[in-house]
Amino acid sequence: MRRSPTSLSRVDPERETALAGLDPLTVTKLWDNPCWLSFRLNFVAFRFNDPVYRWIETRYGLVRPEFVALYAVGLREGVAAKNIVASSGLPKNTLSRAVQKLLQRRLLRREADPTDLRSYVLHLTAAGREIFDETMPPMVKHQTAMLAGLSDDEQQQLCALMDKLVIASPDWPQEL
Amino acid sequence: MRRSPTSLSRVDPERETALAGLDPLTVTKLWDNPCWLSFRLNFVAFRFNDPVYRWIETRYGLVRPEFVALYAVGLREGVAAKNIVASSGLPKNTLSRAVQKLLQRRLLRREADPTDLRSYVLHLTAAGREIFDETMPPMVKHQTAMLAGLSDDEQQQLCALMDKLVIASPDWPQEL
DNA sequence: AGCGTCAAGTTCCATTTGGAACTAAATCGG
DNA sequence: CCGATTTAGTTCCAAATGGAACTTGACGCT
Repeated sequence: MRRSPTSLSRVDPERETALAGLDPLTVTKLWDNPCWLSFRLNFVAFRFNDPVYRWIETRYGLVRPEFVALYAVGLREGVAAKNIVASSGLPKNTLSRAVQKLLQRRLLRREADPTDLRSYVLHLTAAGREIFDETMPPMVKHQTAMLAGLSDDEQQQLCALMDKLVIASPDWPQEL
Repeated sequence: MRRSPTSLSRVDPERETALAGLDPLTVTKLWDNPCWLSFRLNFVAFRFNDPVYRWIETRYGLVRPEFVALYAVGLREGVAAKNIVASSGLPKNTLSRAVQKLLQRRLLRREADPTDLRSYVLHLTAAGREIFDETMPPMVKHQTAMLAGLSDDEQQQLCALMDKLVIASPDWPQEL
């Protein structure tokens, strides 16, 4: 109940070096923590998100919810704000503001959804598409760098395992 | 460059059902997104964090940074605020406030660090330990539920792969 | 059709957040 | 061992956040 499954594996030299470079509490959270899954997920996700969002903000002046919205529309033209809310976990007023800002900056364009007059269909403008196209390669590059320590085979495995988790997710409890 | 590695695998019935239960944009982000890793990590992490923090807040009146601090001290007595900052990515003033609140509520106790007079060594009080001990089992239970879709073998694999990622993390770029 | 409930998006406002400046202590360099 | 730089933690305050109420439209149900 105390340690994570890998904490008992042989102590190899690589791990020793890694441990030395990390804060002792981080080491505890990663390898001596019953909730190893959540902490490792958060840790790796943070190491992806943090540089990306800092770069996007300084380079394009887009704060996190704004970029979330832009990226979402870039991936799937014609989504509505409600979809971005559902897929991001951000509150809907935060996203409403983000969309307003993007409309003001002419990075997004929206039109009434003829099938539901409460809703709007969102599209990237040429300027928005330009940012999307520019930001994607560095993000993919960063992802590649993060995965570089894994063999191709292991990368496939990780992808498949995360896939399986995600597919199982509708069965997980929403409340604790 | 457009799709994630698993997006092309055979479409099995389980996936079909999962896709039906998710917002279409979420499906795109998960399976038709060059940055599949980050989105899946964030997605799974969110599905862990969100119920946990909501429960902790309603049950114990502890907001997220407060519980982060309490949990950290519970895992490793005698840490300092700087360690919690380094291991959580939260800004240090937010953590300073969280610690103040926990001191006020007598869930944490602190004493000057004799080796560094700027720093304080943190400990759980009996009341703090009680919360830590009460919250751990439901969190582990939730983790178990989330992993239930994976075989024991697959759980080991996932643990090992995340382990490998974390160990490689010092080599990742801090800036994009 | 008419009424009650629900949903999309916005607005309001109290609370939280986090960058930057600050204090006090440690550490480094000569 | 003295000044210059760094670090732990706190304080200040402008800005972001997010719950709740609101507006307008959709969707039951009878």
